[in-house]
Parts: sequence; structure tokens; C-alpha cells
Amino acid sequence: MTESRPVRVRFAPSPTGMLHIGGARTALFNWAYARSRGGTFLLRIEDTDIERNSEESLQSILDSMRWLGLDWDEGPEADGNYGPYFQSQRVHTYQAAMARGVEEGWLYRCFASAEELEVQREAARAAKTNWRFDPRFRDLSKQDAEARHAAGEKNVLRFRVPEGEEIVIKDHIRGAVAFSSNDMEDWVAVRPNGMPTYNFVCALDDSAMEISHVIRGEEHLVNTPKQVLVYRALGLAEPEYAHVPLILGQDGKKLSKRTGDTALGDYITKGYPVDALFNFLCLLGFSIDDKTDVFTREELLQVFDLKRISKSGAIFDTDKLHWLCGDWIRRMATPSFTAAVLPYLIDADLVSPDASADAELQSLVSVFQERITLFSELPAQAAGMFGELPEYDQKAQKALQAEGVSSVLQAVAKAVDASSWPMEDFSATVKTVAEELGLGMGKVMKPVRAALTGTLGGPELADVVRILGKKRSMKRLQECPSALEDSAPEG
RNA sequence: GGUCCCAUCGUCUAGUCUGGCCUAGGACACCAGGUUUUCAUCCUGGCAACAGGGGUUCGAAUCCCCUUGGGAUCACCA
Repeated sequence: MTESRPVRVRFAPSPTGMLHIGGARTALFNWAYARSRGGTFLLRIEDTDIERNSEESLQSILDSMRWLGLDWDEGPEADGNYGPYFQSQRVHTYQAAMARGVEEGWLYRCFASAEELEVQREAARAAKTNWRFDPRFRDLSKQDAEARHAAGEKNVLRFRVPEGEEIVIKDHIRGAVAFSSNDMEDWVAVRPNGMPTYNFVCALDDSAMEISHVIRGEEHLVNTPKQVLVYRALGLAEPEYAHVPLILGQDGKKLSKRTGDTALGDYITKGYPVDALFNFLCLLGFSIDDKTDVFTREELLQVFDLKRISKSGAIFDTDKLHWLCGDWIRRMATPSFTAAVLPYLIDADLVSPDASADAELQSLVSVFQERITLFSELPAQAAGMFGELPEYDQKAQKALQAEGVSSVLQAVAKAVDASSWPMEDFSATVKTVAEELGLGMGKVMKPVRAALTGTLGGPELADVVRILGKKRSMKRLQECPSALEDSAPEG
């Protein structure tokens, strides 16, 4: 296990959709490994599926990576010495290996149609046995094969999987995993149009880019022996492997769109704090020790180790994610919290589009900081603090209709009017009023809160009054529906 | 069905490699109290797991075997 190769890891997405949560975590582990070992993290775009590629997907993947703070040293928009980093631009680099494979015989031409092979596969499965290959072409002489190929007969290049070979993969997470070549099929390495397939190209690229550690999802574990065979055929140095467990949905199956949001982008637009999501992704299949579950990316890099990635799949637990979000929000400094929340306030038309996270807004917003889980929740919570009069919800309306509320509100308004500003102790002022009226605090506070905020929950009233200011506070006390004594009965 | 992977509280996990310190620890969720004029926060306490069966051993969550259960994969997609 004396690995002297410099650490070079890669994340290799295909631009066929948004960045998946699972992909994001894989990228994160790669990044963390590189950053914690002084290695290089590179991005390789696997865009050989021309039909499904899109520039839009590429950009959204890059954006998601940046949002998560996973910066890459080589890749799109970051040149390195191992480019190009788009597989579509690397096609010419595969020619030599393909030619060599045909020459040496570990690639052979297969003239069977995809349809007829599908029939064979089906038959094999029905017979509860494993399909390996159609023997007709495996042993065709090279001369015959080349002749038919030259004559224009459509064919693919299959990898001639050797007989009776043990392929042992040393995986940093799973230990030694053994496969027998006798169970493997002669897989297609090159399509009729000359384009090589994933397993072939992946090995070629990883080798050309001198990838030292392949850290990827567990679903690739069964692909690995095929790739290992390519390294062996070409006499290339194999990378080390680490197959990380899958992220599962509530149903215990691989996280899919059916089980919830699977695109990182969805979490971004919904106002999840980055640090919380980053933290949470780490917690899925990784642990620092027996106690720590809240940590920063710097703290992660201090201790990151592939050995601490667990073997079993992890169910995506939104409860814990939300708890982490709230926790991270509470840890934020007020200015950055305000800045994070500002776009949502603008969106909700509570502040003007050119508003800034100034001191006034900060003091308003800060009283909600410990009461929200997502940035996007702020507008709904804080709406009552904007404008002259709030909207009164059902419970508030009911509270305002209770007996004697009108006189209570007038008395409080009077007391507020009489006090100095800013008020030293709103609570004490209200208490005095309550005593004068011979009422309990609750009886007074409830309608006052309803009048002031339009709802029965929320921040401390002293904060509310301070933020609203004397004028608006009094206006709300004096002009709420019941204070005007003309509110219609509950409908 | 073939191949491969996995198996500790409902969930994420520590402990497994290097058996004893484990009457199995932490966190989320849940329940009960407390703080708070309300809600939230916060604090305290509680509930709750080694899948089953065989071995090995003085001793097993930890090592071995079997069973069971779950998952991944089986494309001329990546």
C-alpha cells in the first residue's frame, strides 16, 4: 500500500441533466480527498452521448459545483496539462488503443445485431442463467472479420474477456472485491460508428489523466472489472478505488425523482444554506467521530479519510437536514444572514429591488434568525413587520374580538405614547397597564401581539415595537379592526 | 434469475480491521418537564438497536460459516 503517486482525483458528470444529490456528494468526497491531501481535483465532462447532452445542463452542473464550493483545478474553464476535459474532444486519443486492441486480438469484431443479441439475453435470463456472448464471432478469424468489415458490414468491437481470470479490486471502502472473468460478458467497447463506450473510454481517460484514485458511486462497482481488464490489456497502471455507498430515498432504494428533490439546484432555489447542505451531504455515509455532526468544510478537511466512509447506503433524512439548516442559520453573523435573505424579501415585494442589507434591515431580520430553517421562509414570517398595518390571520382576528380588547389596546397605546423612545422596557410598560386594568399579563399581551403583528406567534414584542417604531406601533394599536370597533363579526 | 455489495435505536451514525474499557455512545425525530407574555430558540430527562442461527474463544456487536433481509447491476447510456 505504498502509494507514491501524487493524488489526482476526478468527478466525471455527463451533461444530461442537473447535478444530482448523489453526484454532488461524490464530487464532494473527491474534492475533500484532493484538498486534504494536497492533490488535484479535476472535472471531466463525459459528453459522448450527443443525443442527450445540453449546454444548459453543463452550466447548471458547474453552477451547482461552484455553489457548493467545490472548486476544480483542471476541467472546463480551468485549463490543465491533461486536457481536453471534454470527452467529445478526446475521441482522437482513443484511436491508438482501439487499433491496438484489434491488432492484438483483445478486441474483436462482432456482426450480430443488437436485436438478435437481445433475444439471446432474454432467453438466458428466462433460463435463469448468465449470458456472456454470442460465440459466432468471438472465434472468427481476423482475416474474415476484417474482410467483412472492409466490405462495409456493420459491426461493433467487443472486448475479449479472458477465461478463468480472477479480478480483485482493492477498494478503500470495501476491501478486496473479487470477480471471476467467467461471469463477465464480452462487452461492447466500440460502437458501429467508431465511438468507444463508457467502460473503455473511462479507463483510457483515467489513465491518460493520471488519476490516482477513482472515487465514485457504488453503482459503478460492477463496472470496475471491465475497466481493470482494459488497463491490463494495455499494460497501464491501475488507479486505486473507493466506491461510496448510495444515497437512498425514504423507500430504501436509490434516491430518485419519485422520492423528492434530487437535483442540488432545487435545494439552492429553495433557500437551503450552503454550509448546512454541505455538512449534511458529508453526514450521509461519512462520520468524523462518535459525537461531531456539525462541522465546517475546514474541519472536514482536517480529518477527511476514505476509511471513514461507511459501507451501507444512507437514507436521505430531510428532518435532520432541516435541523442542520436551522442550526447553521443560527450560527450565521447577522450581516451575512441578512444578505442571504434579501433576495427572498425582494422577491416577495417586501423591500424594493435595490434595497441593501443595511443596519435597519439587519435589526429587523435578526429577530427571525432563530425561527427559520430556510432562507425562503423569512418573507412569510416577517411580512407583518413591513407596511403600515399587517394582515390579520384567523387567530389574531379572534383574539382581537374578545371582550374589552379595545380598551386594552387604547390603554397600551397611551402608555407607549407617554413613554420615552426607544422604550426601555416594553414588557414593564404593559405590565403596568395590565395592573391598572386589573388584568393578567396574558390577557393583555395576546391582543397587543395580535394588533401589532397580525398573528399570535413571533418575536418578543419589545423587539417588534422597537423595529416598528413609535408611530407605526401606535397606529397598529389604535387602528386594528377591533380598536376601531367596527369590525364585522367573524364570517 | 446471474454477479457484486450491504446488515447496530424509526433515521444518520460511533464502536468491527487491532475480540474484553459496550449494563452499546452521539445526533435527528418522537415523548415528558423547565425557561419564555406567544411561537421559535435554549436547557433537563425519557423512549429506542447489535437481523436470526450455529461455531471459535475464558470472553463476540466485534472473527468464521449458514440462513434471512435489503440494495446495486446485468445496454451499441454514462
